[in-house]
Amino acid sequence: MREFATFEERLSAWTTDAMKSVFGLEDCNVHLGVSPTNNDKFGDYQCNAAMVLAKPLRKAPRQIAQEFVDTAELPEFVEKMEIAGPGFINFFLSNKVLANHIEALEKDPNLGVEQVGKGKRVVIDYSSPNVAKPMHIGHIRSTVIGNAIDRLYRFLGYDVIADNHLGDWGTQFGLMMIGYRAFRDEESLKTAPVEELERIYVESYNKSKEDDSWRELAKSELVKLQQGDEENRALWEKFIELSIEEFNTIYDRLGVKFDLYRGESFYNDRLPKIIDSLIDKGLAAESEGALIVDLEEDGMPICIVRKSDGGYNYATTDLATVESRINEFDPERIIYVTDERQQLHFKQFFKISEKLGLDANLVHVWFGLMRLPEATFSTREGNVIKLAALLDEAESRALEMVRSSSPEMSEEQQKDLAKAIGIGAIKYTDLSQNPQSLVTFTWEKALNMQGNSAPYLQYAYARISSVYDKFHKEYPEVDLSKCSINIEHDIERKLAVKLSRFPAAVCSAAENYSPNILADYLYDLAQIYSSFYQNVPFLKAEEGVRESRIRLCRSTATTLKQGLDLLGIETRERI
RNA sequence: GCGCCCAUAGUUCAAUGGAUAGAAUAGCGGCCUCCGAAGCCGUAGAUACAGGUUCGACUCCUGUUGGGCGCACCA
Repeated sequence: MREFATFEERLSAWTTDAMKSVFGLEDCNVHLGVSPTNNDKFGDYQCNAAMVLAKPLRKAPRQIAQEFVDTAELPEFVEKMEIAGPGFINFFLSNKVLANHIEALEKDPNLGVEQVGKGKRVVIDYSSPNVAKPMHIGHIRSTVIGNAIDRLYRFLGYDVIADNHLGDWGTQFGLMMIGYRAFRDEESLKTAPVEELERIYVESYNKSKEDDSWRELAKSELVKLQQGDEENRALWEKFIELSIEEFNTIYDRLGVKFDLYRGESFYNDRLPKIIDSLIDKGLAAESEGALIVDLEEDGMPICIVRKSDGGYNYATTDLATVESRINEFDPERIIYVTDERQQLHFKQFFKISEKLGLDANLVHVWFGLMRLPEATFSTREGNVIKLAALLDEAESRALEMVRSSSPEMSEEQQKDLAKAIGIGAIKYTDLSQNPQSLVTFTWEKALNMQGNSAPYLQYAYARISSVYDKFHKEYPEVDLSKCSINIEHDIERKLAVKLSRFPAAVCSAAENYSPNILADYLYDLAQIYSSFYQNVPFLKAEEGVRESRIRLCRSTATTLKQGLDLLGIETRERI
């Protein structure tokens, strides 16, 4: 049992107990907790229980609220409660309590949230590009959203295993092999290896459509590979090595790290066993030469687990992967981050896993497709935008901005800053909206650096850092931790309330697999801070007020930095 | 045909069934003699349509329209 990290949790626990005891509700399942208010005239937290209980108690909501307020004894951290509107009970925290809370947050910004996942392990499967194909803008969502979830769960104390489930096995390798031998260009292979591999594949694929013998050759080379032929095996390994090397340069730029790069091939040996157990349990049946699992009674179409040519497919590999992960890691949860097109596939193989008795909590986090304004992009259409090109463009646009606004910086500093800003802008664009919405890619949107964007947050952070430095230069002898925080001004209180809700925002973002909840929170926080910054003096305030406000600044800076870090967005002290 | 997802200011996005639907951008009007104007302050502008459930609906249910995606050997 952990300490309650947030006022919301503490207060909810209290209202739930108090409601039950005041009205004698022993086994009542309705929600009696509180939620944050969205307007400070209604206090800091509101409870809707009086309205919810009106029917079962056969009393008017306001009467219930009145009885509750008259009877229940307030916990010490709440200043007062009030009845409002149809029967809301509003709770007000005192400025003193808020100030103490901010002080506590400064000492321990996690405030207990790292206890949430203590002792629990979770596997997160994300990014997962295909070998021998350059990453394009369609890969950015899985990578960036998956990585944010990864960071959030680590922050909550989970033991996270980030696994990049590469597409490194499949029928395309037959075409790749013979294409490589026939069409490769050594020069391009050195300068842009993966792009060249893709070109080889496309050329080989096109040839196979017109040339039957070519297709036959591909098939036989594939069989040789699968049977462990040394030469083909070496070539295949080379494709993987070249691909991973190139993926890693992108991951480095994005600040993404994996614990494992286990491609589909890793699970190859386990496929026959999975089929055996499906058959043993009577789950699989022959149909039109293929082996299928009938899911009709579960309201789903059939699922092929072995093709009529005897080969295995995606579903088989995924089942073997689950089994392997359970045996090796015993995770509390396995999270898959992919696009929405795979929803049916995941539902099917989750169901089959369950039927097989594979005991794991499987979660499919899906996100909306990325499209181009004209149409869906595809390799064959040739309208893909390479991920590397997107990152280059972001950094160069950011560099332009940095050069004009910070000409005094060294070239090296400018480039470092442009990287933080450019990459941050791209990530933030994806992370600040609901993952499930369908996204139409535009350069303008992806590289947004104004308004609700990463640079806005980074700018707020840099301004605070600068204020903080100035304070230390002017008052080197002051020990801030000995100065108290006093909340008097409205905007100070607003800022303090927002700061106190950071742990709740983090927990909510993680629980809902929605980094945009955290992004929203941070943007709100930065807006409140900017308003604070513009409207009240701090360096120029009188002694006492000055130190208190500087501490609020520092707390804001810590929170912004921590929050942005959880989204994988870098901060700099100078912009 | 069956199934999944989506529809909110001109545009791009928010809103665990809660109180007056929030931002950004574009528009209009202000603010650098003052802690960093990548900023701040003000102004105007929206829940596709029709029913229903509820004390209360952008949110849940039904239907309609308009988009995206998936449904037997690609992953």
